[in-house]
Amino acid sequence: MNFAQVRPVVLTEDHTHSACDDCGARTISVCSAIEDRDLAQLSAIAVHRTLEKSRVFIEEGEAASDFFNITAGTVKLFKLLPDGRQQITGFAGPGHFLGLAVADTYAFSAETIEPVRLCRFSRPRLRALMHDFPALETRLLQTACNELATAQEQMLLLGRKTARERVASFLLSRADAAHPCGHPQTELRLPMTRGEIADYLGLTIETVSRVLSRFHADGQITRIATDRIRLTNRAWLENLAAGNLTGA
Amino acid sequence: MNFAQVRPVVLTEDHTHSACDDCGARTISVCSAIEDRDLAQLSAIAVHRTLEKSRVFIEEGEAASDFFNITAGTVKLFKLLPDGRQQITGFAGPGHFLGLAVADTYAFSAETIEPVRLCRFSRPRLRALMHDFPALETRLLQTACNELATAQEQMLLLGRKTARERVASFLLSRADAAHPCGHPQTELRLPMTRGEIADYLGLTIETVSRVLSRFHADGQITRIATDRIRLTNRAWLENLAAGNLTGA
DNA sequence: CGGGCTCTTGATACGCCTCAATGCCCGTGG
DNA sequence: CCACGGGCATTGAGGCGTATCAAGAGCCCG
Repeated sequence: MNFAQVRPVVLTEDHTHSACDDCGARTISVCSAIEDRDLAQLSAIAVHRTLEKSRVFIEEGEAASDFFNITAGTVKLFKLLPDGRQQITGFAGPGHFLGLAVADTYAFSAETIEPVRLCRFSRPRLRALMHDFPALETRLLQTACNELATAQEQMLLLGRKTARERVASFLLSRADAAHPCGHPQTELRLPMTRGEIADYLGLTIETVSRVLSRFHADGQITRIATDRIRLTNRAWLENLAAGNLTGA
Repeated sequence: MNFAQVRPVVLTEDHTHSACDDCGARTISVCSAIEDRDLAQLSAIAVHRTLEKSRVFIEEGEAASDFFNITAGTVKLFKLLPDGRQQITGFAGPGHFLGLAVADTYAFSAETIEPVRLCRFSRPRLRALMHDFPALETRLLQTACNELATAQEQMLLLGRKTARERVASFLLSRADAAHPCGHPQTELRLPMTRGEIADYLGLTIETVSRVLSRFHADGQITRIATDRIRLTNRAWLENLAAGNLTGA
């Protein structure tokens, strides 16, 4: 079981990257709902920041004062039980929008798992902007629906899939996440630790490690490094992840 | 393992209940975003229907042509694996809005578990209505955010809670669902079978049954009937559900 | 070259699943 | 009114998959 390390949050202001124009996530994030000529208004209310690894910048239960948009790096979203059991509900990379809680408090915590750049919007200001640009609200609704579908898929994984099916599903989703619009990748990077993979899949570190070893021994994947994996038999993994290979 | 029974869908038109004015879900559903004076427009595009028990009216992967609003009864939302493993992602009662998929196909299936009344909106028509009434879109976004939070809570349950914690969480959520705005109920009804509870909690029928028997024997609950339960020790259940009673 | 980390691998334990039998409820028909 | 049958729920015995506990290996960095 992994206990969340909670370090003091020291956000470093970074006004050298304040323009939304050259934001890497510009076209893929919710900001794509804003026309180029109106971008200045979005830029005006956004505060860009840089966080180092292992920074908790959203804590479950705290007043939800801001929305965040990741522009570089990866964060984990998670919930904790009092005894330290952790469930990671998702990993958010560039373009991902955080803080979609309608309630007054955050429903989950968020922590960087590598250096991250993000931009922050205060709730009242973004709300005002939504009023001016209805397309922004439509885009947020789309985003929420997509996350809902992802969450349902994850419930199927957590509730009904075996350890091997979970790891296979995870590897494939990682491969697709790297190149969202391009061809499916055969090689992928894992910015998270085994413990984080385990907490995401509802397993233990040891089980994740064992399954990966088994996949490697069976020739379905190749371990380039502990955080680099090549999928040598993608079709087989897809079958396993979909629940078609009960025995194998 | 429970296999979904797929019966042919025979929707019965029911124009005797066509007015939104006296709809039981009027004030609690997304329709509350519409003013009374504009209700006629909503009523115009809604088609009211009655479905008997065990009707599949949304099938995962099919073209998402409609949205639904439950006005009476309960439905289960679920996903299936090829070999029949089922994960129920939620139960929807009066006021619940279905079909929030932004994609062209439904991400899950839906089946009535008791007689149900619902109203149906075609996607293009509701989209047009959203354009006329921005408050409707705002309301849908709120709904989606709430469901997202619920889904994350369920992921924590499926990934990290023990069987007893899952059942306790379920009983409490049922008690609250019955009276959303009122005082917490001590007595609750379970319209679903043990199999459906199991498929919702990521357990088996037998485990659900055993845990309920154990709770009863320990005096934490009273079984009035197989589908009626009284919570005799709510505080204890809440502690267990929250993960505070590791040993007990 | 040592310290601390994560990852891997092995031996064992345990919680939940599987398989199987029995009980309960209720509708149906003699 | 009671016998019968089917579905669902309960209960028991045993097995399996994953967790737990423990040790060692690889790696980074000082």
